[in-house]
Amino acid sequence: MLSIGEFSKICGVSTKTLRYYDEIGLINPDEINPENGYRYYSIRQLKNMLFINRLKSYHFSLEEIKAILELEEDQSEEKLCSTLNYKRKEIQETLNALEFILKQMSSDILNLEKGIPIMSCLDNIEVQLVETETMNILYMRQMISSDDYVVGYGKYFSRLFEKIATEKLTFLGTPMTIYHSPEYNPAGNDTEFAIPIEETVKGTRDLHGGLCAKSVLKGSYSELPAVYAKLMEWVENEGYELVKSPYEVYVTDPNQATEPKDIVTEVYFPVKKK
Amino acid sequence: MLSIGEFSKICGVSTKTLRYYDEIGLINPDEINPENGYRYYSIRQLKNMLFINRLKSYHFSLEEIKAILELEEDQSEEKLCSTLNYKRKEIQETLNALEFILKQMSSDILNLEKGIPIMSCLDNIEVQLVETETMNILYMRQMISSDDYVVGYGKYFSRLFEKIATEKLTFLGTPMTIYHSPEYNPAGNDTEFAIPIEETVKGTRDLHGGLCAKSVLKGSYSELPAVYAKLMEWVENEGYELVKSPYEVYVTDPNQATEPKDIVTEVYFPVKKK
DNA sequence: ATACACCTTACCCTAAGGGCAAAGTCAACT
DNA sequence: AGTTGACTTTGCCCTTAGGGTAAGGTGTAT
Repeated sequence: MLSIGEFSKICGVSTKTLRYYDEIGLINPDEINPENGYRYYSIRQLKNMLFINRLKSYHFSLEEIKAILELEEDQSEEKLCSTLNYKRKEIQETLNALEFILKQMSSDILNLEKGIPIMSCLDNIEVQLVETETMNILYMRQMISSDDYVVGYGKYFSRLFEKIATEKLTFLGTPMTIYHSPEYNPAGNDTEFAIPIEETVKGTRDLHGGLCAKSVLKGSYSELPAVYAKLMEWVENEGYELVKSPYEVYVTDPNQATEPKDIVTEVYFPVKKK
Repeated sequence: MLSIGEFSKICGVSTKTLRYYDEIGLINPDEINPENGYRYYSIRQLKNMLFINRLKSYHFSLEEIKAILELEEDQSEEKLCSTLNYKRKEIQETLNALEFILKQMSSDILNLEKGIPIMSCLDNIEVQLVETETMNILYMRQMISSDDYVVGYGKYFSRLFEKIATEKLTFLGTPMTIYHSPEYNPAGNDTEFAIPIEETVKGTRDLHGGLCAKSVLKGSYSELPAVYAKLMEWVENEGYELVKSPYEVYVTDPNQATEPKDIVTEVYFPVKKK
């Protein structure tokens, strides 16, 4: 049996951590002296602790690790395999995200060295005033979090397209989303997925036309906030005000685009003169 | 002026976050109605907020971002550039670390599919009982955290080598570290860097020989905990006990190794029969 | 017997907000 | 003018994975 200090030294885990793991039931010492409460770990538990550290290095949370340890025995292998595979996919995604931001950082640094400030990209966004016409749209309105946006895009638009197909409707434009939430909430925003169609059926409504400030984004959706900011700036500077929910029209299918540049998105801010 | 909800919607930042940023002074609303405390943000602040989000996406902490925003104006560009470069290096390192764990995960998954449990690598570690001889070592003893270990290795051993060179001493072996801490502490462990030399001068001492359990690791230092666990297991099973601080001998220079396999490390556990 | 190394629990702290509640305020609609 | 509902305010507790420190109990070597 090893005292907590000995066990700590061999495993490379602090005694504080070991006490915490005992508290949350991740790894309980094999023996506790009932008189003084001293913890004693068995040699067998060294392997266990190393396994926990391995899983921790794979970015599993302690809760996930506990779940893995508890499914031990009967079908543990299979379950562990699929869990590992899933986590590997997640890590691959964070890795891709890191590569993306590395590219963006490098581009920002290059610009800075040329004396171009980082947020100057805002100045290159063009805004125009347009008059839109009233459209009949087939819609679905949902609370959806920005994290699930990519999934939602696929899910809700494919449902709408399915309806169009089964009911033999005629679509008159590309998919769009209307943002109704009065403020941004990471947990979920009141989002309307819509496609303009010809027929007036159940599940359609009028999207009223009118004066709009409009901007066209050719690039990744991650640049949308900049477009929104630019539009808002324009609206204020020109003496207008936002009167209804802004909306985006997805002119191209992002799944078909090979380069970010090929993604075309129109952003509309319905406005009126102040 | 925009209310907090409007500002939130345009920027894609929750009102809760905006209030928090106000509290910590990261971005304060341009105007606060003194009667009711309502926050109002200017259009100008949109760009600011987007900049903050950009820096956040680069994994800067809010504290770091605040520092960046405060150095604004005079030499901001230069400072920002170097800060970004430093952060880029950090991100590159996390990316490399992720690639490493992806490889390890894949290997673990492959093994699992073959029915080989993940921690079975422990079983392949061999332990032998040896009798070491007393050595005269030139040493430096330091509290050093495991994070700084790579740096420490370079720093302290190069100091020892420097001393050997300037005082024209004769070294009799490769570098080694002796771990004196009774337990593992991430903040710092009592670590002795040493090199065996022939001459007895100031700064040398005897490392007493004796019975040792010994294991040789050919691979990355990240596998050391497994070696420690195996050694401990062996020591207990064979009826020995650890009587002094364990130590590692770095047979090869890790900077010269191209592959992890080329790194050879001997681990010694001084023991005696119970 | 004493010193000191080791162990225990208990309490507070971290970063970046999320969730919820109670209460105040604003704008729009009767 | 009054009411409703939408919007805002502050305040408090919660999250992960432990770190730091204190006060007090215990083990072992000298």
